[in-house]
Amino acid sequence: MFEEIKKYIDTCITLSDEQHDYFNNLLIHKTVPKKKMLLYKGEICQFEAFIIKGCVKTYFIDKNGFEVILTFATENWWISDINSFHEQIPSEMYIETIEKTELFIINPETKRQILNQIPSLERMFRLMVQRHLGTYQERLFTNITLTAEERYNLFLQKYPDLSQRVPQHFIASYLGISAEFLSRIRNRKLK
Amino acid sequence: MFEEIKKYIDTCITLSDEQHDYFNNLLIHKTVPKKKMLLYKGEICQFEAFIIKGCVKTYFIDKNGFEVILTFATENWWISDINSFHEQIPSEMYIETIEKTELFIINPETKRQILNQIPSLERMFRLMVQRHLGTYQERLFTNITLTAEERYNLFLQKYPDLSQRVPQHFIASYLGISAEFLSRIRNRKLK
DNA sequence: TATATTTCATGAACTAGGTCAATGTATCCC
DNA sequence: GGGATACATTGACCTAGTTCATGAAATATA
Repeated sequence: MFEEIKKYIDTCITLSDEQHDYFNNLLIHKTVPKKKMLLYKGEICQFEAFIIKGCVKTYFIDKNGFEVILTFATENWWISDINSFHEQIPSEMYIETIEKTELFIINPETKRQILNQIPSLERMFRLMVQRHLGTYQERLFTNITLTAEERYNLFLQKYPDLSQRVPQHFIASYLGISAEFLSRIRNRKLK
Repeated sequence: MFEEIKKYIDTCITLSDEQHDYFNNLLIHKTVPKKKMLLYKGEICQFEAFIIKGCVKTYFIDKNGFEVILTFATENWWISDINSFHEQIPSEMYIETIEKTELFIINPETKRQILNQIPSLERMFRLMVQRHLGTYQERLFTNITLTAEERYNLFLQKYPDLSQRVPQHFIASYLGISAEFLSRIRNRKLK
Protein backbone atom coordinates (compact mmCIF):
# COMPACT_ATOMS: atom_id res chain seq x y z
CA MET A 1 0.00 0.00 0.00
CA PHE A 2 2.87 2.36 0.76
CA GLU A 3 4.82 1.40 -2.30
CA GLU A 4 3.65 4.21 -4.56
CA ILE A 5 4.13 7.03 -2.11
CA LYS A 6 7.58 5.70 -1.31
CA LYS A 7 8.41 5.83 -5.01
CA TYR A 8 7.17 9.40 -5.13
CA ILE A 9 9.27 10.45 -2.15
CA ASP A 10 12.30 8.77 -3.69
CA THR A 11 12.02 11.06 -6.72
CA CYS A 12 12.53 14.01 -4.37
CA ILE A 13 14.81 12.95 -1.51
CA THR A 14 16.46 9.98 0.12
CA LEU A 15 15.03 8.67 3.39
CA SER A 16 16.06 5.78 5.62
CA ASP A 17 13.67 2.88 6.09
CA GLU A 18 12.89 4.15 9.58
CA GLN A 19 12.00 7.55 8.22
CA HIS A 20 9.75 6.02 5.61
CA ASP A 21 8.02 4.04 8.31
CA TYR A 22 7.59 7.09 10.50
CA PHE A 23 6.09 8.97 7.60
CA ASN A 24 3.77 6.13 6.58
CA ASN A 25 2.47 5.74 10.11
CA LEU A 26 1.26 9.30 10.21
CA LEU A 27 -0.68 9.05 6.96
CA ILE A 28 -4.41 8.67 7.21
CA HIS A 29 -5.76 6.17 4.72
CA LYS A 30 -9.19 6.89 3.35
CA THR A 31 -11.47 5.70 0.58
CA VAL A 32 -14.15 8.03 -0.75
CA PRO A 33 -16.91 7.28 -3.26
CA LYS A 34 -17.41 8.81 -6.68
CA LYS A 35 -18.77 12.39 -6.92
CA LYS A 36 -17.86 13.17 -3.34
CA MET A 37 -16.98 16.77 -2.47
CA LEU A 38 -13.61 16.99 -0.73
CA LEU A 39 -13.59 20.77 -0.48
CA TYR A 40 -16.04 23.59 -1.10
CA LYS A 41 -15.12 27.15 -1.95
CA GLY A 42 -15.08 29.15 1.27
CA GLU A 43 -13.99 26.22 3.44
CA ILE A 44 -10.52 26.01 4.88
CA CYS A 45 -8.63 23.16 3.30
CA GLN A 46 -7.45 20.75 5.99
CA PHE A 47 -5.64 18.24 3.84
CA GLU A 48 -2.86 17.50 1.46
CA ALA A 49 -3.73 14.18 -0.09
CA PHE A 50 -1.79 11.69 -2.16
CA ILE A 51 -3.94 9.71 -4.57
CA ILE A 52 -3.32 5.98 -4.42
CA LYS A 53 -6.14 5.04 -6.76
CA GLY A 54 -8.86 7.06 -8.43
CA CYS A 55 -9.40 10.45 -9.97
CA VAL A 56 -10.19 13.91 -8.64
CA LYS A 57 -10.89 17.32 -10.17
CA THR A 58 -10.33 20.83 -8.86
CA TYR A 59 -12.50 23.59 -10.28
CA PHE A 60 -13.84 27.12 -10.03
CA ILE A 61 -17.41 28.14 -10.80
CA ASP A 62 -17.82 30.95 -13.33
CA LYS A 63 -20.33 33.80 -13.25
CA ASN A 64 -22.92 31.71 -15.12
CA GLY A 65 -22.63 28.84 -12.68
CA PHE A 66 -20.49 26.62 -14.90
CA GLU A 67 -17.55 24.59 -13.72
CA VAL A 68 -14.11 25.48 -15.01
CA ILE A 69 -11.79 22.58 -14.33
CA LEU A 70 -8.33 23.64 -13.24
CA THR A 71 -6.72 20.24 -12.83
CA PHE A 72 -7.35 16.55 -12.92
CA ALA A 73 -5.39 14.44 -10.47
CA THR A 74 -4.95 10.69 -10.61
CA GLU A 75 -2.66 8.03 -9.17
CA ASN A 76 0.50 9.41 -7.55
CA TRP A 77 -0.55 13.04 -7.62
CA TRP A 78 -1.00 15.33 -4.68
CA ILE A 79 -4.24 17.17 -4.33
CA SER A 80 -5.00 20.18 -2.12
CA ASP A 81 -5.76 23.86 -2.18
CA ILE A 82 -2.20 24.62 -1.21
CA ASN A 83 -2.80 28.22 -0.32
CA SER A 84 -5.84 27.56 1.78
CA PHE A 85 -4.11 24.67 3.55
CA HIS A 86 -0.93 26.53 4.45
CA GLU A 87 -2.40 29.87 5.34
CA GLN A 88 -5.59 28.43 6.77
CA ILE A 89 -7.65 30.83 4.72
CA PRO A 90 -10.93 30.15 2.87
CA SER A 91 -10.51 28.22 -0.35
CA GLU A 92 -11.24 29.70 -3.76
CA MET A 93 -11.85 26.36 -5.40
CA TYR A 94 -13.83 23.17 -5.23
CA ILE A 95 -12.34 19.68 -5.06
CA GLU A 96 -14.42 16.65 -5.97
CA THR A 97 -13.81 13.00 -6.81
CA ILE A 98 -14.65 11.78 -10.30
CA GLU A 99 -14.12 8.12 -9.44
CA LYS A 100 -14.08 6.11 -6.24
CA THR A 101 -10.79 7.28 -4.80
CA GLU A 102 -8.29 5.96 -2.31
CA LEU A 103 -6.12 8.56 -0.58
CA PHE A 104 -3.42 9.16 1.95
CA ILE A 105 -4.29 12.27 3.89
CA ILE A 106 -2.06 14.65 5.76
CA ASN A 107 -3.68 17.27 7.95
CA PRO A 108 -1.96 20.41 9.26
CA GLU A 109 -1.09 18.80 12.56
CA THR A 110 0.46 15.67 11.07
CA LYS A 111 2.34 17.79 8.59
CA ARG A 112 3.84 19.82 11.41
CA GLN A 113 4.86 16.58 13.14
CA ILE A 114 6.32 15.09 10.00
CA LEU A 115 8.40 18.14 9.19
CA ASN A 116 9.59 18.38 12.76
CA GLN A 117 10.77 14.81 12.70
CA ILE A 118 12.05 14.69 9.12
CA PRO A 119 13.03 18.23 8.07
CA SER A 120 14.39 16.98 4.77
CA LEU A 121 10.79 16.38 3.67
CA GLU A 122 10.50 20.14 3.46
CA ARG A 123 12.15 19.75 0.08
CA MET A 124 9.54 17.32 -1.18
CA PHE A 125 6.70 19.63 -0.25
CA ARG A 126 8.48 22.58 -1.80
CA LEU A 127 8.93 20.62 -5.01
CA MET A 128 5.25 19.79 -4.93
CA VAL A 129 4.32 23.48 -4.89
CA GLN A 130 6.88 24.33 -7.55
CA ARG A 131 5.62 21.60 -9.84
CA HIS A 132 2.11 22.95 -9.46
CA LEU A 133 3.38 26.41 -10.29
CA GLY A 134 5.16 25.15 -13.40
CA THR A 135 2.03 23.33 -14.51
CA TYR A 136 -0.07 26.48 -14.23
CA GLN A 137 2.50 28.60 -16.03
CA GLU A 138 2.51 26.17 -18.90
CA ARG A 139 -1.25 25.94 -19.02
CA LEU A 140 -1.68 29.69 -19.09
CA PHE A 141 0.79 29.88 -21.94
CA THR A 142 -0.77 27.10 -24.00
CA ASN A 143 -4.24 28.48 -23.36
CA ILE A 144 -3.20 31.80 -24.79
CA THR A 145 -1.09 30.62 -27.70
CA LEU A 146 -2.62 27.39 -28.96
CA THR A 147 -5.92 26.73 -30.72
CA ALA A 148 -8.50 24.49 -29.10
CA GLU A 149 -7.50 21.60 -31.34
CA GLU A 150 -3.82 21.99 -30.54
CA ARG A 151 -4.61 22.08 -26.83
CA TYR A 152 -6.69 18.95 -27.16
CA ASN A 153 -3.91 17.12 -28.96
CA LEU A 154 -1.47 18.18 -26.28
CA PHE A 155 -3.86 16.91 -23.64
CA LEU A 156 -4.18 13.53 -25.35
CA GLN A 157 -0.43 13.31 -25.55
CA LYS A 158 0.24 14.31 -21.93
CA TYR A 159 -2.63 12.41 -20.32
CA PRO A 160 -3.52 9.55 -22.66
CA ASP A 161 -5.26 7.61 -19.90
CA LEU A 162 -7.41 10.52 -18.72
CA SER A 163 -9.09 10.90 -22.08
CA GLN A 164 -10.52 7.41 -21.56
CA ARG A 165 -11.40 7.84 -17.92
CA VAL A 166 -13.25 11.13 -17.64
CA PRO A 167 -16.35 12.34 -19.51
CA GLN A 168 -15.68 14.44 -22.58
CA HIS A 169 -17.36 17.55 -21.30
CA PHE A 170 -14.94 17.59 -18.36
CA ILE A 171 -12.08 17.66 -20.83
CA ALA A 172 -13.79 20.48 -22.70
CA SER A 173 -14.07 22.40 -19.45
CA TYR A 174 -10.40 21.78 -18.71
CA LEU A 175 -9.44 22.97 -22.20
CA GLY A 176 -11.59 26.06 -21.83
CA ILE A 177 -13.99 25.27 -24.68
CA SER A 178 -17.61 24.21 -25.01
CA ALA A 179 -18.51 20.52 -25.01
CA GLU A 180 -20.05 20.95 -28.47
CA PHE A 181 -16.90 22.33 -29.94
CA LEU A 182 -14.79 19.51 -28.52
CA SER A 183 -17.17 17.08 -30.13
CA ARG A 184 -16.64 18.82 -33.48
CA ILE A 185 -12.88 18.73 -33.05
CA ARG A 186 -12.97 14.99 -32.42
CA ASN A 187 -15.19 14.53 -35.42
CA ARG A 188 -12.86 16.56 -37.61
CA LYS A 189 -9.89 14.46 -36.48
CA LEU A 190 -11.54 11.25 -37.63
CA LYS A 191 -11.27 12.39 -41.24
CA MET B 1 17.12 51.77 0.92
CA PHE B 2 16.18 48.70 2.96
CA GLU B 3 12.91 50.14 4.11
CA GLU B 4 10.72 48.55 1.48
CA ILE B 5 12.11 45.05 1.74
CA LYS B 6 11.80 45.25 5.51
CA LYS B 7 8.14 46.13 5.09
CA TYR B 8 7.71 43.16 2.79
CA ILE B 9 9.35 40.77 5.25
CA ASP B 10 7.18 42.14 8.03
CA THR B 11 4.06 41.08 6.14
CA CYS B 12 5.31 37.49 6.36
CA ILE B 13 7.24 37.04 9.59
CA THR B 14 8.74 38.88 12.55
CA LEU B 15 12.50 39.36 12.66
CA SER B 16 14.74 41.06 15.19
CA ASP B 17 16.74 44.12 14.12
CA GLU B 18 19.88 41.99 14.06
CA GLN B 19 18.26 39.49 11.76
CA HIS B 20 17.09 42.25 9.44
CA ASP B 21 20.65 43.57 9.34
CA TYR B 22 22.09 40.17 8.65
CA PHE B 23 19.62 39.71 5.82
CA ASN B 24 20.23 43.16 4.36
CA ASN B 25 23.98 42.67 4.38
CA LEU B 26 23.74 39.62 2.17
CA LEU B 27 21.61 41.34 -0.47
CA ILE B 28 23.35 42.44 -3.63
CA HIS B 29 22.20 45.83 -4.79
CA LYS B 30 22.12 46.36 -8.53
CA THR B 31 20.77 48.86 -11.04
CA VAL B 32 20.07 47.75 -14.61
CA PRO B 33 19.04 49.84 -17.61
CA LYS B 34 15.83 49.65 -19.59
CA LYS B 35 15.35 46.72 -22.01
CA LYS B 36 18.03 44.67 -20.36
CA MET B 37 17.68 40.87 -20.46
CA LEU B 38 17.91 39.37 -16.98
CA LEU B 39 17.28 35.79 -18.09
CA TYR B 40 17.04 33.94 -21.38
CA LYS B 41 15.14 30.73 -21.96
CA GLY B 42 17.58 27.85 -21.59
CA GLU B 43 19.74 29.61 -19.02
CA ILE B 44 19.77 28.57 -15.39
CA CYS B 45 18.26 31.30 -13.26
CA GLN B 46 20.77 32.38 -10.61
CA PHE B 47 18.69 34.98 -8.83
CA GLU B 48 15.67 35.81 -6.83
CA ALA B 49 15.34 39.56 -7.01
CA PHE B 50 13.29 42.09 -5.10
CA ILE B 51 12.38 45.15 -7.12
CA ILE B 52 13.12 48.42 -5.34
CA LYS B 53 12.30 50.65 -8.27
CA GLY B 54 11.40 49.93 -11.86
CA CYS B 55 9.45 47.43 -13.91
CA VAL B 56 10.18 43.99 -15.31
CA LYS B 57 8.32 41.48 -17.49
CA THR B 58 8.51 37.70 -17.72
CA TYR B 59 7.44 36.10 -20.96
CA PHE B 60 7.39 33.07 -23.23
CA ILE B 61 7.82 33.15 -26.99
CA ASP B 62 5.10 31.46 -29.03
CA LYS B 63 5.50 29.38 -32.17
CA ASN B 64 5.26 32.47 -34.38
CA GLY B 65 7.98 34.26 -32.47
CA PHE B 66 5.66 36.54 -30.53
CA GLU B 67 6.06 37.40 -26.87
CA VAL B 68 3.39 36.25 -24.46
CA ILE B 69 3.76 38.16 -21.24
CA LEU B 70 3.20 36.08 -18.14
CA THR B 71 3.71 38.73 -15.48
CA PHE B 72 4.69 42.30 -14.90
CA ALA B 73 6.58 43.03 -11.72
CA THR B 74 7.15 46.43 -10.17
CA GLU B 75 8.16 47.90 -6.83
CA ASN B 76 8.09 45.42 -3.93
CA TRP B 77 7.62 42.34 -6.06
CA TRP B 78 9.92 39.36 -6.31
CA ILE B 79 11.05 38.27 -9.71
CA SER B 80 12.68 34.97 -10.68
CA ASP B 81 12.11 31.76 -12.57
CA ILE B 82 11.44 29.97 -9.32
CA ASN B 83 11.66 26.49 -10.75
CA SER B 84 14.86 27.11 -12.62
CA PHE B 85 16.42 28.81 -9.61
CA HIS B 86 15.61 26.11 -7.08
CA GLU B 87 16.23 23.06 -9.21
CA GLN B 88 19.05 24.64 -11.17
CA ILE B 89 17.46 23.55 -14.41
CA PRO B 90 17.20 25.49 -17.69
CA SER B 91 14.59 28.20 -17.67
CA GLU B 92 11.48 28.10 -19.83
CA MET B 93 10.97 31.84 -19.80
CA TYR B 94 12.59 35.17 -20.52
CA ILE B 95 12.94 37.99 -18.01
CA GLU B 96 13.59 41.54 -19.19
CA THR B 97 13.41 45.04 -17.74
CA ILE B 98 10.85 47.46 -19.14
CA GLU B 99 12.25 50.45 -17.24
CA LYS B 100 15.55 51.25 -15.59
CA THR B 101 15.33 48.98 -12.57
CA GLU B 102 16.90 48.85 -9.15
CA LEU B 103 17.06 45.42 -7.52
CA PHE B 104 18.15 43.45 -4.50
CA ILE B 105 19.52 40.16 -5.68
CA ILE B 106 19.83 36.87 -3.87
CA ASN B 107 21.83 34.11 -5.51
CA PRO B 108 21.67 30.42 -4.59
CA GLU B 109 24.65 30.64 -2.28
CA THR B 110 23.42 33.66 -0.33
CA LYS B 111 20.00 32.10 -0.07
CA ARG B 112 21.52 28.98 1.48
CA GLN B 113 23.38 31.18 3.96
CA ILE B 114 20.34 33.25 4.81
CA LEU B 115 18.14 30.25 5.43
CA ASN B 116 20.84 28.61 7.53
CA GLN B 117 21.12 31.66 9.69
CA ILE B 118 17.44 32.63 9.81
CA PRO B 119 15.35 29.50 9.23
CA SER B 120 12.15 31.39 9.83
CA LEU B 121 12.67 33.11 6.47
CA GLU B 122 11.77 29.77 4.95
CA ARG B 123 8.19 30.85 5.55
CA MET B 124 8.61 34.07 3.59
CA PHE B 125 10.00 32.27 0.58
CA ARG B 126 7.28 29.67 0.76
CA LEU B 127 4.67 32.41 0.82
CA MET B 128 6.32 33.96 -2.18
CA VAL B 129 5.90 30.76 -4.19
CA GLN B 130 2.36 30.26 -2.98
CA ARG B 131 1.36 33.78 -3.92
CA HIS B 132 2.75 33.21 -7.39
CA LEU B 133 0.77 30.00 -7.61
CA GLY B 134 -2.42 31.78 -6.55
CA THR B 135 -1.84 34.49 -9.11
CA TYR B 136 -1.48 31.97 -11.93
CA GLN B 137 -4.54 30.03 -10.85
CA GLU B 138 -6.59 33.17 -10.90
CA ARG B 139 -5.23 34.26 -14.24
CA LEU B 140 -5.95 30.94 -15.86
CA PHE B 141 -9.50 31.12 -14.55
CA THR B 142 -10.13 34.68 -15.68
CA ASN B 143 -8.56 34.00 -19.05
CA ILE B 144 -10.96 31.15 -19.61
CA THR B 145 -14.11 32.72 -18.22
CA LEU B 146 -13.95 36.44 -18.92
CA THR B 147 -14.12 38.35 -22.19
CA ALA B 148 -11.19 40.47 -23.31
CA GLU B 149 -12.93 43.63 -22.16
CA GLU B 150 -13.69 42.20 -18.72
CA ARG B 151 -10.09 41.08 -18.36
CA TYR B 152 -8.88 44.54 -19.33
CA ASN B 153 -11.14 46.18 -16.77
CA LEU B 154 -9.89 43.79 -14.13
CA PHE B 155 -6.34 44.63 -15.09
CA LEU B 156 -6.99 48.37 -14.79
CA GLN B 157 -8.55 47.81 -11.43
CA LYS B 158 -5.78 45.58 -10.05
CA TYR B 159 -2.83 47.45 -11.53
CA PRO B 160 -3.95 51.03 -12.13
CA ASP B 161 -0.37 52.32 -12.26
CA LEU B 162 0.85 49.73 -14.75
CA SER B 163 -1.62 50.83 -17.42
CA GLN B 164 0.17 54.18 -17.45
CA ARG B 165 3.68 52.81 -17.27
CA VAL B 166 3.87 50.12 -19.92
CA PRO B 167 3.07 50.30 -23.63
CA GLN B 168 -0.38 49.18 -24.60
CA HIS B 169 0.72 46.28 -26.74
CA PHE B 170 2.44 44.76 -23.69
CA ILE B 171 -0.86 44.86 -21.88
CA ALA B 172 -2.54 43.23 -24.87
CA SER B 173 0.06 40.48 -24.76
CA TYR B 174 -0.53 40.01 -21.05
CA LEU B 175 -4.28 39.81 -21.60
CA GLY B 176 -3.82 37.32 -24.40
CA ILE B 177 -5.31 39.48 -27.16
CA SER B 178 -4.01 41.38 -30.19
CA ALA B 179 -2.84 44.96 -29.81
CA GLU B 180 -5.44 46.05 -32.35
CA PHE B 181 -8.29 44.58 -30.42
CA LEU B 182 -7.17 46.23 -27.20
CA SER B 183 -7.13 49.53 -29.03
CA ARG B 184 -10.73 48.93 -30.11
CA ILE B 185 -11.78 48.02 -26.59
CA ARG B 186 -10.34 51.27 -25.27
CA ASN B 187 -12.08 53.17 -28.00
CA ARG B 188 -15.39 51.49 -27.22
CA LYS B 189 -15.02 52.40 -23.57
CA LEU B 190 -14.69 56.10 -24.36
CA LYS B 191 -18.27 56.15 -25.57
C1' DT C 1 16.05 69.99 -35.88
C1' DA C 2 15.48 66.23 -38.71
C1' DT C 3 15.09 61.18 -38.92
C1' DA C 4 14.23 56.80 -37.45
C1' DT C 5 11.67 53.93 -34.50
C1' DT C 6 7.92 52.79 -31.61
C1' DT C 7 3.45 53.07 -30.54
C1' DC C 8 -1.48 53.60 -31.40
C1' DA C 9 -5.81 53.79 -34.19
C1' DT C 10 -8.96 52.42 -37.69
C1' DG C 11 -11.20 49.93 -41.70
C1' DA C 12 -12.38 45.59 -44.15
C1' DA C 13 -12.60 40.85 -44.51
C1' DC C 14 -12.26 36.58 -42.12
C1' DT C 15 -12.51 32.55 -38.65
C1' DA C 16 -12.37 30.12 -34.37
C1' DG C 17 -15.34 29.04 -31.29
C1' DG C 18 -19.94 29.94 -28.82
C1' DT C 19 -25.03 29.39 -28.18
C1' DC C 20 -29.36 27.24 -28.65
C1' DA C 21 -32.20 23.62 -29.77
C1' DA C 22 -33.14 19.03 -31.28
C1' DT C 23 -31.98 14.19 -31.31
C1' DG C 24 -29.50 10.13 -30.28
C1' DT C 25 -27.09 7.13 -27.09
C1' DA C 26 -25.34 5.39 -22.74
C1' DT C 27 -25.78 4.63 -18.03
C1' DC C 28 -27.77 4.34 -13.69
C1' DC C 29 -31.03 2.88 -10.42
C1' DC C 30 -35.31 0.82 -8.28
C1' DG D 1 -36.28 -4.30 -17.63
C1' DG D 2 -37.93 0.33 -18.11
C1' DG D 3 -37.84 5.12 -17.01
C1' DA D 4 -34.94 8.81 -15.73
C1' DT D 5 -30.84 11.13 -16.02
C1' DA D 6 -26.46 12.15 -17.76
C1' DC D 7 -23.61 12.42 -21.86
C1' DA D 8 -22.49 13.11 -26.91
C1' DT D 9 -23.51 14.61 -31.62
C1' DT D 10 -25.19 17.65 -35.15
C1' DG D 11 -27.14 21.74 -37.59
C1' DA D 12 -28.00 26.72 -38.04
C1' DC D 13 -26.79 30.97 -36.79
C1' DC D 14 -23.99 34.38 -34.30
C1' DT D 15 -19.98 37.15 -32.42
C1' DA D 16 -15.68 38.04 -30.17
C1' DG D 17 -11.48 38.44 -31.57
C1' DT D 18 -7.84 37.96 -35.56
C1' DT D 19 -5.16 39.41 -39.52
C1' DC D 20 -3.50 42.54 -42.79
C1' DA D 21 -2.90 47.07 -44.30
C1' DT D 22 -2.36 51.92 -43.86
C1' DG D 23 -1.55 56.17 -41.67
C1' DA D 24 -1.05 59.16 -37.83
C1' DA D 25 1.12 60.36 -33.29
C1' DA D 26 4.53 60.18 -30.25
C1' DT D 27 9.41 59.24 -28.67
C1' DA D 28 13.92 58.51 -29.06
C1' DT D 29 18.34 59.51 -31.20
C1' DA D 30 21.81 61.80 -33.62
